[in-house]
Amino acid sequence: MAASEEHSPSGAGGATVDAGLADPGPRRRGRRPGGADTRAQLLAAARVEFADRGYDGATVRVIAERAGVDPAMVNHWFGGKESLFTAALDLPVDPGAILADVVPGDPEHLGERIVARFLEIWDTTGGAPLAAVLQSVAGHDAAAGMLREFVSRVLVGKVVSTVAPDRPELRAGLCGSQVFGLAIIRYVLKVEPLASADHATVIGAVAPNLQRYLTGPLP
Amino acid sequence: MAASEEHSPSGAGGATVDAGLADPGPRRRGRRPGGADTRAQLLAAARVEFADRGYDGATVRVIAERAGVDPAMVNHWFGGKESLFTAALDLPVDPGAILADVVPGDPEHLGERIVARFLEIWDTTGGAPLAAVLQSVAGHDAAAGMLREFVSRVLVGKVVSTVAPDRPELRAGLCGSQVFGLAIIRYVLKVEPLASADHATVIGAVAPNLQRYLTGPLP
DNA sequence: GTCTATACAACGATAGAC
DNA sequence: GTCTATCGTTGTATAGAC
Repeated sequence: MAASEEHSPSGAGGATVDAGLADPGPRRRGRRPGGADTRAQLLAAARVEFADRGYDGATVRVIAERAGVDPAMVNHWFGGKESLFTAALDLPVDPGAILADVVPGDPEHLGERIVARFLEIWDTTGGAPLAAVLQSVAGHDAAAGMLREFVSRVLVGKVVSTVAPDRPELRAGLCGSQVFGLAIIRYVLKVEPLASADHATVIGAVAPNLQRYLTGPLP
Repeated sequence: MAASEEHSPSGAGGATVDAGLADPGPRRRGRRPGGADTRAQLLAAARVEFADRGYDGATVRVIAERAGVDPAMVNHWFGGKESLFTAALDLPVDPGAILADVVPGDPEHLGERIVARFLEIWDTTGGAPLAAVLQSVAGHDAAAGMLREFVSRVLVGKVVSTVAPDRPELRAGLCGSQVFGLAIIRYVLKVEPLASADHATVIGAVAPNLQRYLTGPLP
């Protein structure tokens, strides 16, 4: 599958290159002369395209053209379109990969696995990346749109539709609200005692509610 | 119903208050000459003090002194220290007043009332104020601290401790996470179909989980 | 020499036109 | 139903860096 390839740390160091517009010069084969940061140019181009046309509207070919490189570079650097999308989101972690890793197993305990895994990740990275995500979401409208599409796409596609056939989109939004809210309260606002509670306590408290959103009854 | 009594003097019962801390400044009695926006100055002073010393550490007297007005102005303009605190948070609504209004009644349906009331408020104000709150929380550390204290104080004091004696602080944080997360997903990110779902659907989906946080079993 | 970034070509799938 | 265009993806050869 198009999961993590070797060269793609999804967090992706900032780079924050300006809009990568391609030099339409003659592209030779082989390695280009030094200096051309293909990865960053792809990221910049992807942010423009994804924000402009959405996930389905944007195409790998156009993104690559905008970056001035071959479409195959998307696969080489990111492993596929979806990973490029999550990388363009600049999230502290790649929730798509996490979920793909955590979904297999007993569907009736998926809530526990999700909460446990996110706690592991967040406890190591700390709240700073989360705060950065929040700020960009609240500030830029494009970032909000991309994150919205991410929730609708990755959550629905990877998790909810596999365990609950009815109203997967609604369940995905509800799950997102609980996970997102937990992240804010525990890591950004640091409300006690939830901020310092051990994993077992948080899992025991939150997982049943998440499980109800996943497989429980809905009105 | 709302916050509290309008102009109730804070130290009402005990007359003969301290004459010891007389401000040596030459403040005249009666209405000051125009131009001085007492309310705004109190708000600014309150933000500094609350952010600096927390809710308990900050005193009305020091806030008033910093604003250059009499402490009685806090009662006159805001109705008390707590209302000044929530006003200084600059939240789009006053959750303290909302909760105080919604808590009385059957504790087993408190979750429904909370969700219903917040939906009413947010649907009229829209997502812009919420995004502003998010941005300030993610950006400034002082804002995060104030909001944290608000969640710990108002939620615990007004809601959870009245319906659930055991571990009220933990329950308050959990409730806050769900309500906060719902606000972000529905009004800031606008994830469909949750963003457009009618109130009955949202209440039916979220209220049971909130109710479990309020009165249900916890690990 | 090795290693890796790159370009080119082609494949299976899918959606729409006819 | 067939044909075509386009999509995402993959295999492979090549060019430069080391």
